[in-house]
Amino acid sequence: MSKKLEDIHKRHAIIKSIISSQEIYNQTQLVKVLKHNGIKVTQATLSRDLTELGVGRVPTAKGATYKINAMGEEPSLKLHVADEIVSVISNESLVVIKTLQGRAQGVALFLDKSILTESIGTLAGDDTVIAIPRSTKTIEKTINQLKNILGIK
Amino acid sequence: MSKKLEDIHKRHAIIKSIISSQEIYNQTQLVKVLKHNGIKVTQATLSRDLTELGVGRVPTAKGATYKINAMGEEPSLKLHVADEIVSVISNESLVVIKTLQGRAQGVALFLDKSILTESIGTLAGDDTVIAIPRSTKTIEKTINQLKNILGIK
DNA sequence: TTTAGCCTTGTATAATTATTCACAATTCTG
DNA sequence: CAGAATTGTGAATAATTATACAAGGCTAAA
Repeated sequence: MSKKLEDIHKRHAIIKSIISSQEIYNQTQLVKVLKHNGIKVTQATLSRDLTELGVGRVPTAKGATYKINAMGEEPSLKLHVADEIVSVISNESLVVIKTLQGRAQGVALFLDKSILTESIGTLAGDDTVIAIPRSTKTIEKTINQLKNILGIK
Repeated sequence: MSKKLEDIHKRHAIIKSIISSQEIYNQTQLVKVLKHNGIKVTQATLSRDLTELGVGRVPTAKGATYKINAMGEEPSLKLHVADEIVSVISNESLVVIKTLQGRAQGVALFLDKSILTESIGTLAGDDTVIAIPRSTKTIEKTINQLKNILGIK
């Protein structure tokens, strides 16, 4: 019943996106959200996935929610988001990132919080993220940061 | 059976001290450690304490452990637009306004219609508003208008 | 002091998460 | 390619955490 490695990566990437873009209160809920995204797994598998991904559960006023480990170490975490990025293009003042359908919000949130140090903000639609560099002079660095997580030279 | 506020503070302080100085894997273990410190409580109380303290549970190689300050907190919802604005940053050509999650649309609408006279338009995502100045020369004025509603000098 | 309204807590239990077991798909080895 | 080892998974269940409820204790008001 073993799945391809690629499939697991994809599922992990989507789990991370979902968790960083919306409030997930328990694994049963996550099972349903994943089903909406065309991924069918059970709670047991998610328990294992979340452990592997280092995703923690943090109490809030509305109930405990899952959070991607900010102080965590995982550098491979980047790869999961990378799976959702389709292309990166830029002009003199902006960087445009194309993502899988419906995953722009999640990608933007992740990039915003962890990767794009030279960006003052991102704006996400459905499959497009616009990243705004701190200055037109730092566009190059922003692009490099993106290429870095994409594993592109 | 109500305890003095002081006692609860003390217990909370000790809990924080314990979980930041050693690895605690579950609440039953914490019950025992606290008993060693002269504090007798049940697992149920610890569950409530940990929620109040915002202590998260994060998976590691050796098993899930409790972490203080594991990840970001939620900002409390407030009424006024100014309170929904988190930050204002700009570069040579745009002004980026960070808002509370999900409040960008509302903030943008308000700013657009009432404050930003030197902006030719705004674009809002989930927690980010981009304001486009009439000219690069009027960015300063736009920023000042924003600072004004924020009460910043 | 008496009463009323909160708090805080423990017990019992519900809800949620982690794990054990069995099994099938994949990968490895020869 | 055959057989063995490995891996990912679901079902069932164990382990852990959260909560409903009841019981006391504290404070304030009369």
